[in-house]
Amino acid sequence: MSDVAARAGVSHQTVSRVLNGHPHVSATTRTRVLAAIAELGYRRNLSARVLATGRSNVVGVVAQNTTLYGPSSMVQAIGEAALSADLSLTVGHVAGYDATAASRRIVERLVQQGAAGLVFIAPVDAAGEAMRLVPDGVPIVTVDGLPEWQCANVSVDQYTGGLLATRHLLAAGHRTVWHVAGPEQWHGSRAREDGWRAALAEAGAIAPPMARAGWSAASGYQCGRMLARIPDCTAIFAANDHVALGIMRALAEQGRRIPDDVSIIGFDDVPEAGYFHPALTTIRQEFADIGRQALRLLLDQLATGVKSAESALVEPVLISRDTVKTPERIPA
Amino acid sequence: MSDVAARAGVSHQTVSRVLNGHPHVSATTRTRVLAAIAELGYRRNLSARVLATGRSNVVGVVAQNTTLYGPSSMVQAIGEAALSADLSLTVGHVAGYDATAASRRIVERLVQQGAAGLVFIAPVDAAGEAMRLVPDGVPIVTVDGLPEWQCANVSVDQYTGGLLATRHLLAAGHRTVWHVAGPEQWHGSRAREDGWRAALAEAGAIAPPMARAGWSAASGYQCGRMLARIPDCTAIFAANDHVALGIMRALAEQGRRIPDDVSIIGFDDVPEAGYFHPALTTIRQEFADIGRQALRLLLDQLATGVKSAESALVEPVLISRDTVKTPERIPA
DNA sequence: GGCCGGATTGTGAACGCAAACATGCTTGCC
DNA sequence: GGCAAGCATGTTTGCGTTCACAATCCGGCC
Repeated sequence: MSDVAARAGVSHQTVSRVLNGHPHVSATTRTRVLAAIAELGYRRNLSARVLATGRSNVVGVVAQNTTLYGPSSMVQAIGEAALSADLSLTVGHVAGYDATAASRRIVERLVQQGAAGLVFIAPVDAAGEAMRLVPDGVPIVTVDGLPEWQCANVSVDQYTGGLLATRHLLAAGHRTVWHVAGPEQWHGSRAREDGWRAALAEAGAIAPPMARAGWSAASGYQCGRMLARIPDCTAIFAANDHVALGIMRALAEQGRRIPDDVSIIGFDDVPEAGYFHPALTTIRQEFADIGRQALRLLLDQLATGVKSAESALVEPVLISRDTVKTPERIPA
Repeated sequence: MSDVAARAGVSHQTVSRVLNGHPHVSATTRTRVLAAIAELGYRRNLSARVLATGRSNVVGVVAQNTTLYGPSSMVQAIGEAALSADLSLTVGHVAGYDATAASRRIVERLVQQGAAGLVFIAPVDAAGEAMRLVPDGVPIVTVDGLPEWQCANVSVDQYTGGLLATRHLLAAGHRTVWHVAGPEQWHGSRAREDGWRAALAEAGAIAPPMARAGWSAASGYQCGRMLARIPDCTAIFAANDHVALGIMRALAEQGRRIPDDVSIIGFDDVPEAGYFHPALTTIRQEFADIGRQALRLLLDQLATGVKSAESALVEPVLISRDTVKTPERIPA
């Protein structure tokens, strides 16, 4: 920086002012400085800046398994939102939240690097523990966190999603709906299950036993092989689209036709869901919304300096395709 | 840090030594310092450290579309490899490499933050331009980059992948193989196409006209609707698994049975590919390998301080399932 | 004509850390 | 017994930036 200053014939402070867009710099000086910067190929040292100011406009994201469609979409959404808010993003990948040592390292890193705030993609219980490693001064927003964490949070309304899915199947004429849930450590799984139960209850339907899968097609297939042998099972609400795919395969192997014999509905609306065989009816989550909301909550905290626990809900929407019998529209 | 020093009754330098694991610190002093650190909840300021040392063990990753399975798996793989090499990772998400302003911002950020090295997930031509924004001193490794960039690179051997896929279909008795390629900006698309052509040539088969899709099931479906109407088309090599899914759907709608009427093979082996209907034969890429190799190349450069152009190839493997007729094993 | 205020620039210090050098102390060896 | 060699620790300096303050210059006003 002093090189630039010397070259432009000004003091280092003036260079700093130009760099930061301070008002009281004459036009001629500014152009001289900018020219010197260009000639020398100078780029300022962000570490020194952070050190001197004590703040940064870097947002840290802690994410667990970014190969899954949900988490990766969220990270992408947050990234895009951050870009338009002129914040930059650094993503820390945690192998699994249970591996506390690893997540501690990631969080420490992010904090030590001077992240202004953190977004936790925290869809599992263990994430609560990792969150506690964050020092008090740093604002946090969780995505898919729990209310009892007392933290600003944005979630998809998974409960309503479960409700929508189950009602849709009931409206198609099924007497009850079977549910293959996701891993119980995930908050979303539990909320969808609650929605499912609530929809059954309001229709006076009896809740059949619940199966539990991971998020993979493979685990869906395992569950599906059991369900396919149960003649009463004619309507299935699957944990997500890939689980639904696995179930569909198991049903097909058992000779049960979709949707004639069995109706099935997924969750997520992955891009390829409409091309499954048959095309999967599912519940879509609006990930772009999540990104925007999460960043808005974070910026609020940064601006006010107050740690809020405000939360936002993103509404899922039903995407009706071909895996549910008699696609009568459910009343809005 | 001086607080800790005062508390432990030593100088700040001794605290620094403990923190960095320097040899000449007595055991008693060390424990006293560590106790003081714990009591005060002290965490060192990484910016100051980077400023003072001039180096950091942070590697930056520049990635484009991390919602796609390929890129997201690579980032994950690199992340895991970095964790075990005790490096930390910050991922910069570029919306698209063409948006030069955006990618310039990301790269600048990463460099200014003091990244010791950069990994470019650079599967498209436009990435070459973004790479040129990186100052000379910073080592780079590309993933799926081009040889003419003169840069250390690790790629999946897409050419061999195309070769394997096409040979497999020919070995199943098909007279020729049709190819639905990915976007032409992607290097992988072109390499797979080359492999396809080479395999056809070595078998004396005539190359039919080539269709071009994106990476999505939707675009595969569009291509599939045309291919399904061509009676001669009995074997298809698809750009990736999702494209294959779209094609399969179009074929099914047209009443063409898989694999009886048409054989099809995908690329990637996404986790759910085995649960498509029917289960998809495909070419798997070993992403974990990519992560390890990329990091090894980067560490080499960091250690030697020399910008190398060494490159590594990761071999794909054929995963045989149910979408190719007469699953005779091809000779190894 | 002198004084005030705003615009523009410069000066010194501080941010938190590690590196280089300096110091006192212990050990081992002839 | 004395000297060299190492160990354990302290002191000083500088990394590149911003901040608080000071300084200069200019025009306008009483």
